[in-house]
Amino acid sequence: QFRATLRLSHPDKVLYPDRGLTKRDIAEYYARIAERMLPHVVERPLMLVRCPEGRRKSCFYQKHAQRGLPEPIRVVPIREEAKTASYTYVENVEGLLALTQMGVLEIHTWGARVGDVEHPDLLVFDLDPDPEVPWPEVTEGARLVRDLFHRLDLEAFVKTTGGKGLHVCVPLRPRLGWDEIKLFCKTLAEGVARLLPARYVATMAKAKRRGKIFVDYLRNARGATFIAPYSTRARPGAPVATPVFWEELDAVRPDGFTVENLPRRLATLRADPFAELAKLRQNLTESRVRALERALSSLTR
DNA sequence: GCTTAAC
DNA sequence: GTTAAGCAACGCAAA
DNA sequence: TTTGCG
Ligand SMILES: [Mn+2]
Ligand SMILES: [Mn+2]
Repeated sequence: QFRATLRLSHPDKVLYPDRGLTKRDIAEYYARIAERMLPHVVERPLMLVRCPEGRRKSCFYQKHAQRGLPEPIRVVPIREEAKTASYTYVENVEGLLALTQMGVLEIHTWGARVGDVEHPDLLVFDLDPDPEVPWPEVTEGARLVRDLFHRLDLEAFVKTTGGKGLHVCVPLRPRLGWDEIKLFCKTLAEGVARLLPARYVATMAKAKRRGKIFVDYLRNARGATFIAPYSTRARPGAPVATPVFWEELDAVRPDGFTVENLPRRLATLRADPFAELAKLRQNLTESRVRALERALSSLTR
């Protein structure tokens, strides 16, 4: 089924007790979806959620490389506030399988590639609904963000997170730096919140979020990460983050696609919802940045 | 799951 | 030899 | 400066 180069220890260890899914099952899942997943993951610095004893036991976050990682997990030095640290990244299916061997159940990525870490090539607007927000309001929020990008002549894409929300994703040529990108995203998120303050908030503080959707623009800050398309989640039911077509958004649930049912979806789906995301070469030009202000004020009034 | 420090 | 701890002491914004 | 957050 997959490459013989991987040595998978304890293949029968159960990582998702509620579904009876084993380490081998997860490896087979990644081998199956690798071709779809890799374009969005390769060469991006990673942040990993590891659960070597299964998702119900103690899991931990890991953003720095450790000694003695399998060779398919590459290492790149990246400057931090206080020091320079080693970050991991992968470039092929062997890398995904090596992550599985290390007990990784969630793969989060930077919005930039290792060859140019100072210039993001992917924006993500993370819509985080408070538990009592009805799902149709979340999908409506995603379409509102897409509409704003359409007004700038930019294409946007959407994926489920495997949790409770959605990610609206916008590929860009890596031109602007993190400070400019973050300011743009903050402007957009705060604009949405000002447009419909009863429904959206742009501030992280939990208390301000009750009954609303947090438009989390801070995924677009240097060093921040977001769940990768097709990554498994360390949650009940083994959900996976899944790209969807805008047309099917109302028919899906944020945690509806799983390790067990995603291969069936892949086999029956006519096309790849993220095919264009990987190909498009869009620029966030100065005129588009200015156009955002105009689009927001025209909607507000 | 693997490294490193401590018994 | 065996056991135990660390692995988001990162970066940001709000209070 | 501390705390909360992802
Ligand atoms: Mn989210
Ligand atoms: Mn979030």
